[in-house]
Amino acid sequence: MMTSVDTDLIRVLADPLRLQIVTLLAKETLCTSHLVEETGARQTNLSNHLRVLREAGVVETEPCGRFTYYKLRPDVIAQLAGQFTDLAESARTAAENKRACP
Amino acid sequence: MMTSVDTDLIRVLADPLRLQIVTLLAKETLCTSHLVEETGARQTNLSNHLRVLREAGVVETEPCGRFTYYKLRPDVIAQLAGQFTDLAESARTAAENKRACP
DNA sequence: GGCTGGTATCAGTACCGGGTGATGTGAGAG
DNA sequence: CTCTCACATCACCCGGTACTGATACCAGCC
Repeated sequence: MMTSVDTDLIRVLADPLRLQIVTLLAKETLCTSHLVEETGARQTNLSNHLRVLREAGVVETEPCGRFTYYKLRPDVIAQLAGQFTDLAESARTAAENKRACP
Repeated sequence: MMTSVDTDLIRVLADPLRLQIVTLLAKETLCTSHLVEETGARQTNLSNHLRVLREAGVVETEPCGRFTYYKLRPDVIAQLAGQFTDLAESARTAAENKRACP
């Protein structure tokens, strides 16, 4: 059982705006201008966050003329979910393992 | 289907040291001095992080004389895992929902 | 060709949050 | 009671990072 969670991936998702982007992309594939009007954030700000998500492998881009569509990669999220599931399972079984006071 | 992930909870877990603490507590219940020697961090630093984890409801304390045992709450982690599972599932089914270019 | 609109990159700033040292508190041991 | 130890709290510094404005890039339209 691997009870190690990818720290970098969580840190990428720990930002409110990035998590909002991910949540929106989980419902449909969108391009930057859509995300601008959905989130209300500036275009530059969004582009920076999208770069972080892209470099972390959370999203992938698909150019469409002048537009750039962003799509969420479900397997990355699923892998993270699995890591947390393992962690919860480990915690549940090892709840009574109490190391003696030194 | 609720595809909203608790931002505050992720931000709590997004710190490397806190995630290390959680991973250690997933294997056995420990007190602060154990965590000090396991992580190599200062006691003050650990105490600060443990406070954050406590206030977020991730861990619960159990006083034992002069010692304080920290136990991980599996349901909180499991709930987070479920949220990510839902998110991944939503992304998988809605992969082809592409909003038209404006 | 020039122009416009969509997006990415760069440099600067401001702020949040993690690390640390000093100090407080409370329970046992003597 | 006093002293020690385990732990918590407070105040402070400092570095990373999110946000911004200016600018560069690229594709399509005229």
